[in-house]
Amino acid sequence: MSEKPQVRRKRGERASGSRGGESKVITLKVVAEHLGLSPATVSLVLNRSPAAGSIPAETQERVFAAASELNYRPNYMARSLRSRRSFSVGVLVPEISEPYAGEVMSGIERRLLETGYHYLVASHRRSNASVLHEYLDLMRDRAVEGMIVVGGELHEHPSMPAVVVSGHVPLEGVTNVVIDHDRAAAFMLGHLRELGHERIAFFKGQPSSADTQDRWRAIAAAAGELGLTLDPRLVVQLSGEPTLATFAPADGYEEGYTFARTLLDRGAEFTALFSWDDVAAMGAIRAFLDVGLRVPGDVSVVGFDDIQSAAYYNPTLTTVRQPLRRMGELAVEILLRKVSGDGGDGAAEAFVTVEPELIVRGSTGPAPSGSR
Amino acid sequence: MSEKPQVRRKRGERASGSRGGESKVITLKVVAEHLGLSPATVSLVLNRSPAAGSIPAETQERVFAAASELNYRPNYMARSLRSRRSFSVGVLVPEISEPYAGEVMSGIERRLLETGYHYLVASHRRSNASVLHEYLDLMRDRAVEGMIVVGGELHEHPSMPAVVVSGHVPLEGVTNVVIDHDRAAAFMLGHLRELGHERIAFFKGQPSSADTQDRWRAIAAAAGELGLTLDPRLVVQLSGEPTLATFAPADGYEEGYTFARTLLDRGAEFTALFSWDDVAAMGAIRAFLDVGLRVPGDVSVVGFDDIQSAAYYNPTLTTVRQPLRRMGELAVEILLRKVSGDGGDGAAEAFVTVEPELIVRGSTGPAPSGSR
DNA sequence: TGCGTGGAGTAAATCGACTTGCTAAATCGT
DNA sequence: ACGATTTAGCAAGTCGATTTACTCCACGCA
Repeated sequence: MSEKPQVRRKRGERASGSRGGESKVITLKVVAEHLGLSPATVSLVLNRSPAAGSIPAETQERVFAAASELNYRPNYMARSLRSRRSFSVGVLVPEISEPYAGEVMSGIERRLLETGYHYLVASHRRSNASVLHEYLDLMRDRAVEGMIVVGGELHEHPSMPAVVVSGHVPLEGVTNVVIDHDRAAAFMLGHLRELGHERIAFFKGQPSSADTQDRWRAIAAAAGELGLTLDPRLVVQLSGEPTLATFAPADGYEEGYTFARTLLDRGAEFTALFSWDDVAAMGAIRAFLDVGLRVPGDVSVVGFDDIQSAAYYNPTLTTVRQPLRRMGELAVEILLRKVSGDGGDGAAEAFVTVEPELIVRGSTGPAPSGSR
Repeated sequence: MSEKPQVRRKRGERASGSRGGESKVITLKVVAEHLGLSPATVSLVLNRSPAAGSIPAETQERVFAAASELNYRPNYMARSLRSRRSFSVGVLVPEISEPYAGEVMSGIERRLLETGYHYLVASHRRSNASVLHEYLDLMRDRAVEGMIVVGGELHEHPSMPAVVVSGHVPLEGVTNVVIDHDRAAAFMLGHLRELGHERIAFFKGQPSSADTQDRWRAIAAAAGELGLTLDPRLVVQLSGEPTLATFAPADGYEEGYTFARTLLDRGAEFTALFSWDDVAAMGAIRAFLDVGLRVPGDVSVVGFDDIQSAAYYNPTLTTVRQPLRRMGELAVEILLRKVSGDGGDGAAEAFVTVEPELIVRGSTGPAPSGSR
């Protein structure tokens, strides 16, 4: 934390905008001349550099006073060019408008800004690995000090520190923040099992989503444990591609809707759906309701994530909560430790696991006794 | 557009990561030495500077080939320091995790990235004007070339080009992208009126939301036009502040929920609610359902924005569509014209208006004949 | 007297790319 | 054949801050 940008703005007065005087740009040199000191001295003092130890307190105060009075603001580019620090990181999310990404970014933002960092964002739209790495290059060209990749997978050692949220590939220098999928699957299948559900349908994640494989493995394992069989006819894989010829970005709700219809069309019976995420779950519920099924009367639906709207949907959505904001914060904390070379406390681990939570709400109920 | 960063990355090969050779950093000078030319010449050529006119095509090709071969990537800081261009803009949204912000940013991102720009984001959380201007300063310190402020209001002339989405204060150099609230209000009240609703409740926006005043004015006008009276007991103003002692950011769903209860508690009859936005509408519907009211059987509810989930909610949400993505794109287009000094086509206007659209779905129906 | 030591700063070299104003050689015009 | 262009390219200064390696002076003290 000793590394945040040094000269903080002082409140109350702003730039040259407030008063009319269209003064010149205030550079270090201007401040120095104003004080009759050299730029070097002023820089040393303002940065509280250890080398400023020999400068008397009185002089230091004069420097601070002048900087404040002239409203000196260090030139970001110059400072960064010299010191090779940009105080910014890059964030790659699947799609900025998705609730999932929004909540993770909310956590990221909070932690970053309070540390004096800023961030650049781009949506990778679940593209293939090469596009993802292209974005990485773009960000590196922008001199970011590190990357947070959300919901995508790195396949090549990145040229800077990186944290992957929901990533599963161990790469040197990369930490993955992951949820404990075994517990998540056990929670949810246990819950459905208790309610008497035997025939459970599944939405598998997009092939390019980093969580997909691990979650599916965990589901299969938990199902085995519980003596449930997975019927391939009851498993559909979301594509992540726009399903309609719209120019809108891939719409998770619509995908849920469409694939729920697919599921129904296949004709295999099921009494519950374990969706890939809350968004697809809502789309699916909409589809079930549209064909006259009751939720949870005829079909129970469970989501994943617990996005904000899950508690307000109708029916309220039973789901596995991922601490998304926390995961964002965690990603930042780990990344900044990597960046500052402070190896301690998770900064070097390949995986950091967070715990899911079972949130039982209104979209799950006892399995219907009749057939479906 | 002639101003986008010049040397584009070439695909197929990436940095030094692919092959083992941990080569030095490739600077202009290195490329120049490699070619036996001076850095000046290489710079001229790579930037397609007009001054490079005298350099023979053959040499130019050698330069490009070498840059590509060595995978030269210009140092962003150095370039920006010298040319005083950062190719980045700042974006200030109410809260990055809200669907409204997400959709606007999605439009912003698309347009910006395709132009070679990047952006920094921060959430102003509907704070007061001084906090907002503080964020502006922060971004300016980061050398952004312009600002897009979403759902907040500038009260002081910013020190750089700016576009305000849903802003209503005319300021020199600032363009506001606004929706035609008169049409929006007329659409929606007309729709409710046709369905026989006379007693309509309203959620007013947060006092700090830029749209609040204008929308309310339009609603009052449209109501007058239609011979509807606005009962103050049926108007509640959202606060934008966290309503519970949680550490979570302000939650619009919860606000809608809470204030719907407030409305019910007041005891004044109403058959329809015109919500401030879709999120609050969903919260309100949840509240109505929780106390046993049917939507739209007992109460019709209309939202505003048409966020993605509106079509998948249950009931599907009748709403006034704001072209949020388009507004984001528009904001970028205007801002970049301002930045490039090209005054044409809206870049200098104080207001640019977009049209709302009435989306009738399942949450509105005929007013009940009995009383409520 | 002469040497060392600490105090108070400073000069100047970066960081890497851009850009203005040249120069040296080749070619042209008459 | 000789000045006038054109061609091809370079040197060096900038952008603004950081940082290392000094300098200069006063004082202590042996």
